[in-house]
Amino acid sequence: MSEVPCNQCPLRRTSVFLDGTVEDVKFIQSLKQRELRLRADEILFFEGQKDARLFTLLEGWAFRFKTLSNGRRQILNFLFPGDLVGVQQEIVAESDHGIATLTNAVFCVFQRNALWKLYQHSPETGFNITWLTAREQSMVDDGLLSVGQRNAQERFAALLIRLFRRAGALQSDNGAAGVKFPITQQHMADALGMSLVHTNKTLRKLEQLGFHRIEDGHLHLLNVKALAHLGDLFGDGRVPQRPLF
Amino acid sequence: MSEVPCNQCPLRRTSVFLDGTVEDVKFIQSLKQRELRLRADEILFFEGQKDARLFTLLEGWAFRFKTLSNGRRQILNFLFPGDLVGVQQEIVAESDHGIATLTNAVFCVFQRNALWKLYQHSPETGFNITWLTAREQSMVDDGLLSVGQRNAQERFAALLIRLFRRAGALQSDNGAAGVKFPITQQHMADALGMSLVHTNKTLRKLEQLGFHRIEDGHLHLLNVKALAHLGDLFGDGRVPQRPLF
DNA sequence: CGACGTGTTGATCTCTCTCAATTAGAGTGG
DNA sequence: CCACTCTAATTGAGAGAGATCAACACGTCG
Repeated sequence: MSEVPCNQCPLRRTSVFLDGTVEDVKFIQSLKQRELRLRADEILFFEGQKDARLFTLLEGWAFRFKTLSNGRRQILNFLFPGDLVGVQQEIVAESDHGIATLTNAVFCVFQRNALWKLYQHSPETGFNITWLTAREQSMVDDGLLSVGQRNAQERFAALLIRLFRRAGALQSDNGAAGVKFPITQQHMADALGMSLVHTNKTLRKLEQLGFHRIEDGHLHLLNVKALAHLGDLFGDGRVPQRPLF
Repeated sequence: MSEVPCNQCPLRRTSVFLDGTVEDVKFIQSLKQRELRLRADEILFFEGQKDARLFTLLEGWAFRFKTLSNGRRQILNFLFPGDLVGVQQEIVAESDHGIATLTNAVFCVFQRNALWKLYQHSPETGFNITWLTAREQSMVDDGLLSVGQRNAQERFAALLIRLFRRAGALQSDNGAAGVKFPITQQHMADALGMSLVHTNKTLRKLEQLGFHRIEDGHLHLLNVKALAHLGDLFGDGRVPQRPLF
């Protein structure tokens, strides 16, 4: 149960704080208040909660979500070790989304106003935080593209590949033997804006086509090329550059 | 055609850079390279473009979008005067979304690496940029909630209210006599992940119900309460606080 | 052993899409 | 001033992807 010193923080692996000096790390360490351990299916903070603060996810999987009053839930993005949690909350003082765990998880809890202190500490640190934020933004953008414009199969293709890549990046074998996959079909349904039943049927179909396999809590991609094609992850609809200035 | 000095920049009205000192503003001015004027329906930069830089939108409406190779387009968010454009691009060197105008628009073009220089200039500035970024994030989150979990009428209720509020905030009468609304049904369809035909029918229905009116390029909300209820914008599904620590 | 969570599958149902056609207004050229 | 064109809005009809409803299988756990 010993706490993780900041110089071993997974954040340092994901190219953020990567360039931090020893002194930087010491400073960050000084803002770290304690660790918070949650079990699977627990809530780190709710939507609308006012006292949420800044965290990093040290171990385990989690997700950001929003719900409607009729109970429907949208998963906004999945969170992996190294992800920063609660930047919005530190800024607006009230959260407009919640955070829940998928597995047992360890969060590093920063002291109040840590975000501001990090900015004050060095421009690099502030810039790195923005980097993480922009990355998160980009993933939500892609989620919106999926839910808005892709059909069921295409959504799964895009989701499976993204999750596989993110999870694989954290494993030493890079996912060669499959990646851990603690996500239920209900979670995928909530992330893709689909019903549970249709989620099941679509997933089944892709499995029959030999595109992937989910087994024993692990995800295997058996035909990445086909999945990438299905999810439109090559061309991406990008138009040739035409600089205007 | 004279250029706008930074101390009159609309960014200052939207509570960002609000607390900037005279010296801060001078510094920002020094990073401003020039202004770029586009007409309606032009592209500021494309998806995948590598040389995009940092802008602010000074005048007019615009939007962020992504497209699939089959041509389907998802509008990620609408942009209003004061919005920062291109933070992602400055960080990752390649854009994963495009920006297009809805009206004639004026962008303020910053010099290359402006973002980094802003961070270096002062922690406040960096923090303000993050504030804007978090706000943008929050809007995309909400868009994803809509497209994933709300039905057609609910999506429009949420969208119309959001656009009305944002546009109204920029008008002196706060939208009392309706707000300018340069958005076609196709744009709304692309923002909400719906077909053009169903967009038209749903909009028509809400108009018949007396909820709103779009006329002569202006949007009027005739029954904000009903719209807010329909869009679930009160309760928001927020669960009572339960601090875990 | 029964309760529960998760996955699976079949049978309807419906919301939304696609196809098709029409109207209205703005802009253009003769 | 009038055809011609183009874009945006509109409306009807049929089709379909995905939702909802209903069971059942299977493993875990108290």
